[in-house]
Amino acid sequence: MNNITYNIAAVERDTGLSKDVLRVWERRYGFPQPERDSNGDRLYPTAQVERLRLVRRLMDQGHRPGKLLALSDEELATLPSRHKTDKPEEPTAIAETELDELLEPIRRHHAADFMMAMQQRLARQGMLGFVEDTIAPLTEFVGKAWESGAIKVFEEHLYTELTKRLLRQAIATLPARPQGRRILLTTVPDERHALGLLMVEAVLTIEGAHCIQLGPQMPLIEIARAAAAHQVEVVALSFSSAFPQRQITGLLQQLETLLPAGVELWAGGAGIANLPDTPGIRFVTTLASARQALDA
Amino acid sequence: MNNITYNIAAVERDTGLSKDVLRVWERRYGFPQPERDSNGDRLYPTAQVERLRLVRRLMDQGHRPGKLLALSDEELATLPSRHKTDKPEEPTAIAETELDELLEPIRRHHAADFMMAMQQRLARQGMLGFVEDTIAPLTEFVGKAWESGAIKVFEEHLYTELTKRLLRQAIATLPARPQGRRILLTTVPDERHALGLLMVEAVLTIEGAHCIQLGPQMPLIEIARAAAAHQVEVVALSFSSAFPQRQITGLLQQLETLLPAGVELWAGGAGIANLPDTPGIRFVTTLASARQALDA
DNA sequence: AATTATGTTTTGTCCAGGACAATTTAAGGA
DNA sequence: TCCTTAAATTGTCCTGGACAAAACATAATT
Repeated sequence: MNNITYNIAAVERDTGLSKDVLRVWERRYGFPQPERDSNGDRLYPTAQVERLRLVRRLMDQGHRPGKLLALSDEELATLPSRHKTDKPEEPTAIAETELDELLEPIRRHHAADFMMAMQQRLARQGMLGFVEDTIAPLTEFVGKAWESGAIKVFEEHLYTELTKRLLRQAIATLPARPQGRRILLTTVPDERHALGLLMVEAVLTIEGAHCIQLGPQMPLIEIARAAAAHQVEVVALSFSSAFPQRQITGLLQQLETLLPAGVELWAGGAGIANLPDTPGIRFVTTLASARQALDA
Repeated sequence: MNNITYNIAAVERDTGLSKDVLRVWERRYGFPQPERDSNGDRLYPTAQVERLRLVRRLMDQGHRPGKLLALSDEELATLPSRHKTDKPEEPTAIAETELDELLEPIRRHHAADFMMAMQQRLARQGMLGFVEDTIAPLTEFVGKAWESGAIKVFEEHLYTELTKRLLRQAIATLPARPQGRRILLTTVPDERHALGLLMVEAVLTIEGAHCIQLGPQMPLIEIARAAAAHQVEVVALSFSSAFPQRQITGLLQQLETLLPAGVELWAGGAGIANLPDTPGIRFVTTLASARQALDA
């Protein structure tokens, strides 16, 4: 069960590291060092794939492959998380221990318990409070837990799936406001995370906006077409912290030129935390500021 | 607006043809024939990308690239669909004109009208009939319309988003069956389409199963871990028609070896239409057969 | 005629090793 | 300390070759 080997395509699929990267790392750093089959094709043992996964996670935290691949397994395991953004841990409305408790049912793989606890909080806090003070910090917490390996991939998937469900359910109870400000919600092609979109949709819908949710991964040209077809006043994009920051500004500028005149462009999510101001684009760093932006 | 060029990574993303394939076609067949930038990197004009998309669609219908790429644009456009599966176009419970009518609000970009019409059908047909006789054929119809260019990308996104919402809403009304057969639902990493999963979830939940929906894009090893953690009896994967068929069998066999003993593996969706039988794996070609599989 | 066996062509994927631009780090100077 | 400049790092793309699996065509057998 454990001496399975992966071909290079399977490793690419499971680690997210491209074939080119896998080959060039082998050439440069000597790792991974797969076996070969009779045809000379690479065969990666499970252990090496696991290590690649770990390396990948550490790189998302700001480490660099050249250093990581020179370390031993033990050193890798005890490596401190290294976030360059030295923002001073803004005070959250909810304690870490409480977040951890909320996540407990997920770790026990008990969906129903999780849903129940969350629904209670929703009833107690009201939708706005629930989204801003529970779901937002909890999602961030899950992200950190994933980076540090405290939570498994499939557990994170379960959390995302259940939370989406909660949000969709909650949004469905809100009255339709066809005459509210029309806002298009989506993400760019390489941004898969849709949870942020749903949070924004919830908050803005509460505030009386009319949201058109297109889900994630829209080609830029299609975003522009959709904006025209739906006659929206605002296009709002979400970027997760996993999205490569350096691409964001360029993408937004390109989209800005494609959009019909008069359409505002908003960008939000953890990925835009510290980007330089750009003319014509509004950075919406928190859910609260999204509400403010709506008034302007 | 039309003289945009794509680099090879963008073309891979937009057409689903790998970089290797794009390069080897150029070498062998002389198409595509992209321009080059100052660095010698390929730059594909929009027209060539469009043609690649068309070729891709025709290949999904059973044509072969060597023939297709030798044809002129006109010949390509008038090529008959060539399905090797000589199944006689199974009679659908719903006429194409009716499907087309249902899609009309989407083309007018009017979400509310679409939702209303669909909710009426749901009430009339009951959930099972709705899923099997409306959503399933309609989704297939949208897929075809998208392939033939009759519907725009953002319209397809809107359809998907709204239909997901309908299904989630409908599933939420079903009673929980914690003691039913436990079934894990997900897709492999390169398979983004989650609509099929929701359809299966609806049908199986109606039949009394306890579904654990993990959403799309799970690494194989994580699927196996999730199956163990959630103690499921069945792992069900969905493959859309866009997924490269040749990879599917290998993927399933690999997953089969990873799964805990005694866990069944089901595969469904349009992508598995005509695959050879594989020991240990159950191909579920229709929603109705999924219900049957549940009894076995 | 239908089926099976065998040879041929087509096609996707992988390989090696080189190159370059974009980014990050290090070094130097004001 | 801050800014500028040089060096190192790293991901992506390139060419052209190779091979196995699949699809197809052809011949042989039942």
